[in-house]
Amino acid sequence: MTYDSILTAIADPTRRGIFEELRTGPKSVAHLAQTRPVSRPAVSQHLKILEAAGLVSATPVGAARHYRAIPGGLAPLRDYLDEMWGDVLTAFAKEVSNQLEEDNARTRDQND
Amino acid sequence: MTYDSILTAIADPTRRGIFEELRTGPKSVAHLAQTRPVSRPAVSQHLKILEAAGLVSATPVGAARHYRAIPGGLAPLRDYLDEMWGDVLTAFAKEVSNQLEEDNARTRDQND
DNA sequence: ATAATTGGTAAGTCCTCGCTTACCGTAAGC
DNA sequence: GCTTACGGTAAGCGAGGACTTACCAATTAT
Repeated sequence: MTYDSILTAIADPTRRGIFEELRTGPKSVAHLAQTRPVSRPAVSQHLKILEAAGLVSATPVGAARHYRAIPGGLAPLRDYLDEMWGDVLTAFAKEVSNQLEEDNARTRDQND
Repeated sequence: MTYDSILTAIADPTRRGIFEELRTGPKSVAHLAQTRPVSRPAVSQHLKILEAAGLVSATPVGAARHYRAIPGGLAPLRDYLDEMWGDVLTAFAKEVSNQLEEDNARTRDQND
């Protein structure tokens, strides 16, 4: 839900790998564990965290569960990045204009 | 530089807090440590990681060093998120169209 | 009904990493 | 000169987290 749970969820390489593999379509837990150098319980634990972060969801298919990536699950993190990006840019712009003003004042004083 | 170094850099709450405080303008290490419940060396270590990730840069001002957020430092992570987002959406769309086709085939069979 | 497959949970281990204190170099001020 | 403030590095400690094996519930197949 919140952007920092998403952040910690995809910061781990194994977990990010699982999420990336889920990006192409639904996969079972067993399949995800086979293509990865970790045990099946480890994958299960990672999926639990990814699900809590709102990045994946599961649909029961018989005894199996198919996990899929949720479209727009990354939205909160994206919004956070955009906000940060904007703030940094405006602060930078203000700093530059202040610097120019300072330089102008200095050259004015020199000419006086 | 790479998106996963950025990811691990801002995944830590303390480090993200420092980066967020730097977003409004340059600050000294001492100032960053004062407004935070950690020691000055801890802040120094965090700044080193943030700098290695290309998120902040330092300019010497006498004995002090002023750290600032780099505009566009988040770009690699943003690009990665955009790519993931797109892939998830296209996979989802394809899945939906496949589902519709299947349903059509089923109702066709019923009517025959 | 029994056996086999799928997957989540529990308990425990190991190692990474965030923090501390201590120390050293460097620049400004008395 | 000497002292004081700023900041980076080293060494060591402790908590958290990513794994493992063992176990259990549920569904499918023989």
